[in-house]
Amino acid sequence: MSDTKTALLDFAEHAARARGFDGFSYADLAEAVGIRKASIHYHFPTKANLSAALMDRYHTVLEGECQKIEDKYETGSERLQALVQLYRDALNDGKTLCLCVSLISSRESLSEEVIEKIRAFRAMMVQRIQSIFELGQTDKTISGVTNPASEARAALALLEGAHLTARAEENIKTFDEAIGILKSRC
Amino acid sequence: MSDTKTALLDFAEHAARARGFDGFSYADLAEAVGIRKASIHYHFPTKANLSAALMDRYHTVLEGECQKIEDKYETGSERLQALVQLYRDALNDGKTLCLCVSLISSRESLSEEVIEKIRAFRAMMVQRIQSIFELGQTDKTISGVTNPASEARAALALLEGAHLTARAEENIKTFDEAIGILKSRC
DNA sequence: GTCTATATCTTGATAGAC
DNA sequence: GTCTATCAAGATATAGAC
Repeated sequence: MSDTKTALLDFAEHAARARGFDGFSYADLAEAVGIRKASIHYHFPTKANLSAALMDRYHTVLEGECQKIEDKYETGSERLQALVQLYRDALNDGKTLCLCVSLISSRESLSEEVIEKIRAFRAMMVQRIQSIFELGQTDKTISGVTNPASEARAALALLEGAHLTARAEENIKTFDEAIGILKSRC
Repeated sequence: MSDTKTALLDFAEHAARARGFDGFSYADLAEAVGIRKASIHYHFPTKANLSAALMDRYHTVLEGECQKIEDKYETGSERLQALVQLYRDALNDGKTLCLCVSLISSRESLSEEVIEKIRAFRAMMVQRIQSIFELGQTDKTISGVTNPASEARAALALLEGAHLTARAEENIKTFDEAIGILKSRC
């Protein structure tokens, strides 16, 4: 992939996560990357196309990060804490949301293709988190686990909701406060 | 307040919750309410002004709903379940988010005044939820409460995150799944 | 691959008549 | 209070030269 295309994706992801899908334009992208806005259409013919590429890359990167966590840590507790840290880092001190959270709010502006990619991303994350809770239940490093599947869905909702909280206040401390209930079980 | 103004607020709230703050325009409002878009400026000179009015009304209405719950139910458990139901109803089968969730994602498009109103709304809700957990701890109808303040922040994050989940899938069942972890303690 | 130039549409907002 | 008419700015997207 060309440098320009990567730069476009990098800035578009940041902009989408900071301002929402309807909150950035090709003009913003052009200025940030240093080319004319017409040139962007060479790389991404439409904005729907761009958003699909964003979700594809986000899915791949996050799945890779989850894999890294599994490779690095042995216990359920350690993996859960690493996952929380992953989301915490993604916040950028309360300035950016998770891409899929940011896109969902603009749901009606999105193509059906992108909505499907958001669904797929969330399903992947729930599956990964569920396996962490299953491990934590088996190795007894996470307390009070009765239903790993519903724990996983609740954990993802909590992480995303805590993102919103921190974004509202633009203060990462509120993320930690909301997530404390999860960490206290590790 | 005039009928027209109420109709404008009604549709604007629905639109903001369904499509985000950047996802609806004065033209949409005009068509929905049946007046010309220039006429809207008589009621709300600017969109920032309109969004402030939306948050004011939302704050008042939700605070009233919380009060109704306190008046109607005696135990912490009942009040918590009623609150969950309140958020569940607000979802409209996965078609609309909580207003403040929807606005936060478009944070950079908002006036500082509205951001402050969002903060105030959230603080009010956290306070209300905290008092529910305090009661549930005292009357022993909610299990496992150790820190009502952090429980409250986690619960609000979970409710908002569960909203996003259901919105992503446009399926209220995913709300119930994510929130199950909370209801199981009642 | 990137450019200039342009098309077409939509945006929030204002002026002034009624 | 609502209207018509208009504005300037911004949006996505395309055509065609280099």
